[in-house]
Amino acid sequence: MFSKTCEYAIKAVIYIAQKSKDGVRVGIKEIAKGIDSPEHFIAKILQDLSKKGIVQSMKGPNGGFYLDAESMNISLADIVIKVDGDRVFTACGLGLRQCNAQKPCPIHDQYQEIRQKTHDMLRNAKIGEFADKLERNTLFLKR
Amino acid sequence: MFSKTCEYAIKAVIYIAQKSKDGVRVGIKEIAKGIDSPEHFIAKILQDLSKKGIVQSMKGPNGGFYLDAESMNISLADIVIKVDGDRVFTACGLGLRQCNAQKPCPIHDQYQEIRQKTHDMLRNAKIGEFADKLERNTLFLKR
DNA sequence: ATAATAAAAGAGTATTTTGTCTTTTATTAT
DNA sequence: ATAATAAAAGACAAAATACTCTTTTATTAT
Repeated sequence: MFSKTCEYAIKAVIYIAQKSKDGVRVGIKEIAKGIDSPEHFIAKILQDLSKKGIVQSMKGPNGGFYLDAESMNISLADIVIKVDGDRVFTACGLGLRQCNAQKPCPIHDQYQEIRQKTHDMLRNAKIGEFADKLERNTLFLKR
Repeated sequence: MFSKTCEYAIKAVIYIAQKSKDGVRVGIKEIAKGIDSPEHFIAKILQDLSKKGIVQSMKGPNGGFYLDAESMNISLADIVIKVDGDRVFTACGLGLRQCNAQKPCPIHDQYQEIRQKTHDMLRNAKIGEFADKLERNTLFLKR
């Protein structure tokens, strides 16, 4: 479904969101442990997300990653698009470059529905809502 | 969604199915052209599908790939499982090894539904039905 | 000012997936 | 029997993805 990069990205942003609600910035090492990802790899990913404005960061002591009010309202769809592009929401299930109602691939209609559902799910999933659930231990980011 | 290998596999089997209904065996070159895939790559894939009983083949002049009556009734789900495994139907959307109602990832519930829909779609999609549609030009395997 | 901290940047390695090329084996028609 | 045909097999190459390591830069507390 998603690339590993994107999986880590989603988990990291949710993890950071929870910490941000507590008002603290969080370092790479803690994030890596918190979401069970390779440390240097998630560092690279977060650098990228930071450039793209999905997360915020600050260097130096007491520095680390955090989310501002605006970032708290982004959806998982926003993250997916920044990392993997819109492929998941638009691409043909069998890899045809042109696949539409006029020239459909064998699974065109049904897969379109699945893509739609996927898109809806990710658009409606806002980062903020997960932070609470994570704190309450009703959702998990590793294992 | 699927690996390239799996995309080619699905397309090739449908292509062969259509030819088999016409009672002819079909060679690698024609298949590669018919589904717009690298010739040697689809050859490998079909060797594998042949071993696994999804397609049948015969060497020599007038040889080529074909589907027997039994193979005509397999579903796309059967092909996907033989090629990509059951990952698409079972794996966690965020790559957690253990993800269930007790310890759910952030998108557990919604993604489970999507997986279910995907599984249903592929289980109900029998090879035979596509052969007709392909002949009638109401579905396409390339471009 | 200086040392400590932590992200940013850059270069590199490993693994997996995708695709290519060559040789061998089986089958058929002559 | 022989030549032609076509899949099977094996080794290889390229590209993409996943991951690692080292150096630099910005910030803060002392």
